[in-house]
Amino acid sequence: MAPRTRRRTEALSRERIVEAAVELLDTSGEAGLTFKTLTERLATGAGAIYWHVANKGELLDAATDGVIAAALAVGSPGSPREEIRAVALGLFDAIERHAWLATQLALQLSRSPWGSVTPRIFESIGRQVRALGVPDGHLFTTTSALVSYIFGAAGQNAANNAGAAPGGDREEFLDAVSAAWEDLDPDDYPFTRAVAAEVRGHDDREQFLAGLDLVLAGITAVHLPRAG
Amino acid sequence: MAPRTRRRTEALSRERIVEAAVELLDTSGEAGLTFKTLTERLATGAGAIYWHVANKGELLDAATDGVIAAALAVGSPGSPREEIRAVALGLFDAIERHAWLATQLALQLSRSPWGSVTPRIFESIGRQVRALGVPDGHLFTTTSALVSYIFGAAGQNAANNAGAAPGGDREEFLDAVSAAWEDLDPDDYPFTRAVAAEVRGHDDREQFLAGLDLVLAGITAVHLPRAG
DNA sequence: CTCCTTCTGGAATGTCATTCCATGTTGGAA
DNA sequence: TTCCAACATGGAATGACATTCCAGAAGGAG
Repeated sequence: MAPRTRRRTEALSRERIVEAAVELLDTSGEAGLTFKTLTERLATGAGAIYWHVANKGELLDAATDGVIAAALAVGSPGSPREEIRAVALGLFDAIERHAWLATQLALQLSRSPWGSVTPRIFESIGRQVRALGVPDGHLFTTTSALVSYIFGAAGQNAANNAGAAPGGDREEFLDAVSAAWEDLDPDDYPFTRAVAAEVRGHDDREQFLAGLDLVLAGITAVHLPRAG
Repeated sequence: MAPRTRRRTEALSRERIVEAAVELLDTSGEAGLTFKTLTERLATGAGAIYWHVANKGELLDAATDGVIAAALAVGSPGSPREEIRAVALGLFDAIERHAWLATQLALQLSRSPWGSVTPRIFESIGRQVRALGVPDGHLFTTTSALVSYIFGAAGQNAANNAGAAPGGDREEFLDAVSAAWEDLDPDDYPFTRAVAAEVRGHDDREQFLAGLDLVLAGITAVHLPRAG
């Protein structure tokens, strides 16, 4: 039901604010979101925004939560293993699409871990872990391990994107990292130097999934010795 | 050799600045470190600090790097598996001792992943992965997976500490989390609700190691089918 | 029309990081 | 010993922010 008298601009609302915040974050990075840019974008004043949102932190949380919720809303019918991969990839891709997510997720995890984001992901993964057949007493620990891996890997990945995006393409970036590793002190970093070549041309997505499979293999080996 | 003419106070130096920064961070948290508190602590002016340190980010990086380096400097003689556990626990404990580390590590990883911290950890873990017998083509991927898990878990853990420290003791905090989970919507969060009880009284350290063993079991299963 | 709640815009405030600059300090060259 | 240039220092000025305050529209109920 539209108001009888038209407003100059569309009415402000929490949704519109969060939406604008996400757009600013996507286009200009974390530094691009300030109350100044936000008021300009929304053609309003700071006070108006504060009427709908408590503070910047809450705004960031809401943006993060919204994007994550959308990423997890991928209903895929399949085996538990496939669903876990789907959830993990959903997160992975979301971070790739919204570079700021990595930092934000990390911050949110290391500040208020039991906010709305963690339970969401925990639930998605946990259901599948149970479906996998992991016994009751180990559900919490097993799911936590899986979620830890996913966050750790996703976070590390976001870093790659951040580094690659600015300058040239991905190839260049990986070459630079590889070269930097090869230049490390041979006495202090023999291993890192040795694997420097493997960095070049690796696919983040594949590597992420390979690691996930590793953890899943561990779960199978430890908790499901007979089934597969 | 002391200078002939005594200074009013001990000479400023990058080390002394970083040291003071770590102390401020440890005692007053991330918000406690400002150039104001730092200049007061060191009885100097902002300009003097900027002579030794480019900016606050570099200061944070140096603080993080220093603490991590110390944490990794635990030479333990043992099997690769034991050494990996030692390294992981070293990080885990460092984060427990310095609550700000979690956020800082997360930020550093998601911003400049190939700074000095990552290679350090990567190297420590990687050597042991190789010693474990993982074949050459898989060293990079396998080590990355392990490191991802460690970071993810350590980060999540730091959150727990942050939550527990302020108010009452750990028991209370876990009870609160457990209760919050039990209050979630039964339709949206059946799994999380179901494992809420497992949260109460669990030991972070044990859980961290259990997850690590899970990943190690996966590595063994996938890459070392015959050996143990 | 009028009162009250809900919202709005923008000015004012306070906290930071960072920059600038006038001034010490030092160690070596002359 | 004297003097200079590079090295260091402290603190005042600046500018970017988040956040708070407040004067007042807008819109509906009576």
